[in-house]
Amino acid sequence: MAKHKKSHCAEDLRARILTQEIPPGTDLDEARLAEEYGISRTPLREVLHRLAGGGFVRLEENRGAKVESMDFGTMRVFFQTAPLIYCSIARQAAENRTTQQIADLKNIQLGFVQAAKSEDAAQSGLLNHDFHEKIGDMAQNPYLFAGLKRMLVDHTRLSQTFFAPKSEADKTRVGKAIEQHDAMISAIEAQEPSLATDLTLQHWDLSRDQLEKFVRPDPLPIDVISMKDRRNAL
Amino acid sequence: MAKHKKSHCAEDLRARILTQEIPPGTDLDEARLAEEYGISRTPLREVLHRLAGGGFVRLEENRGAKVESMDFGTMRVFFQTAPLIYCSIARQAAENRTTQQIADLKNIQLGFVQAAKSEDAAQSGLLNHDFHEKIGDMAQNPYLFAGLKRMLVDHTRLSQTFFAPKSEADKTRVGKAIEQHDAMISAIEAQEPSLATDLTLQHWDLSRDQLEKFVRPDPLPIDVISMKDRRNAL
DNA sequence: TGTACTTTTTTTGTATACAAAAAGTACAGG
DNA sequence: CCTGTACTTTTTGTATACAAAAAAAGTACA
Repeated sequence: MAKHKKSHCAEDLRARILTQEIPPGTDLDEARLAEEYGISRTPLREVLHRLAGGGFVRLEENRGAKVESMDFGTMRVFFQTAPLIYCSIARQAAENRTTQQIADLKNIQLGFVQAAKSEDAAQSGLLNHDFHEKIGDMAQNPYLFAGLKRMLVDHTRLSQTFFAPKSEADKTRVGKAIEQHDAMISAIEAQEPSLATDLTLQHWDLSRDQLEKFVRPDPLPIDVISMKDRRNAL
Repeated sequence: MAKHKKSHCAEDLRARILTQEIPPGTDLDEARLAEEYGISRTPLREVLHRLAGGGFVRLEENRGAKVESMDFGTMRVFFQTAPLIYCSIARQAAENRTTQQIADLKNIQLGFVQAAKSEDAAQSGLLNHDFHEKIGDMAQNPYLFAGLKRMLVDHTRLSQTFFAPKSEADKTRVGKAIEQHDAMISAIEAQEPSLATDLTLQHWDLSRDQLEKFVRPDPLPIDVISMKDRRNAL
């Protein structure tokens, strides 16, 4: 029972960080969290150490744990490195996947589609995360997997807006992401590495465009007065 | 003081694992280690969690920490992935290094040369590790850095034989590794990414040849009797 | 001798109390 | 009103005691 509470605590904190319910940079108070999850500080601290190992939080001597922040420097590196890691992983996933893993992946995709359709942004993000982590698992490459997991921490947090569609165009994009996932599953199941990497690259392009649009949105109209005049004219 | 003992414990365990003084698969007894390092089990467990995060040990529920083992599957993946990670890191290190980091790197190399010359295998291995980890630090890429660190855990353990030269040819190889390090420092300092990757690839080739020779050594003579006859004939 | 079961011992996991460090606050002096 | 300093409060780090689980040892029986 106590074991249960501890792993629940770990999973819940992970989810809250990935969905940005706990935003980057937040100080985590041990006593408060321990009480919140009904465990004592000792196991809670171990959870924090585990989360630190996964790149979710940063531990600082005598001043506790902070949720890992995302500065512009890491953003740049993120866009630089993502294609390399995602594609390398996809290739090896196609080569090394087991049938059990394919079944797991399809299952995750099922949940993902459902969450996306009901526009549950948090759940969509988390299941999208699980989807890509599962592909990482398939690759059976602990070195790239370590990098992928770090990458997903940032990617999932960045793409929280992606799964909260506002326009029809947004919904189309989510639909496209779902289709791409399906295609990736097929390629990996059929053990076609080059197809898997191609599809992964396309999937990345979609995500990247969306992220860039968020980081650098359409500029506000410069000539405000003329805009106002035009509106009055209507 | 207590803080000191804890970080010493972490560093010492790390070193003992990397030098294979504690071999892969070893069970780590909390009570024994805690006493050995003069700290209580609580901080020792946190050290173990940190080591687990770095891929040094594996924690299993209710049965403590084991030193991470290296099976043939991961060996294969290691040889597959090393060029990609090392080269990507080297390129970005050449692009992003600071002068302070160059100074640190030269310092590490100084110690490395000294350890290698005095044929201190353990120290050579550890400083070689630090050398490559420092280059990883320079790359300022947390995603690749995570993978690199995992890779180095295995690489350092595998190459323990490398720095314990037995023949003259072995010593030549260590000398070559030293020269390659120097060349890599120059390339990174001069911010020449493509040169840095080239040199890194050469350095990897040297290491790989040595590792393969260890994994698949020269076969024993098949015709033992004729060998014996020949020796008697002398 | 081997095997299933019970008891004992060892080892890991958790809670709590206390020590140490950081953060916050009040106040004196310029 | 600002600034530095002593004091208080809060938060983190460590040791220890106890609970729970696993491993080991012993025991009965086929």
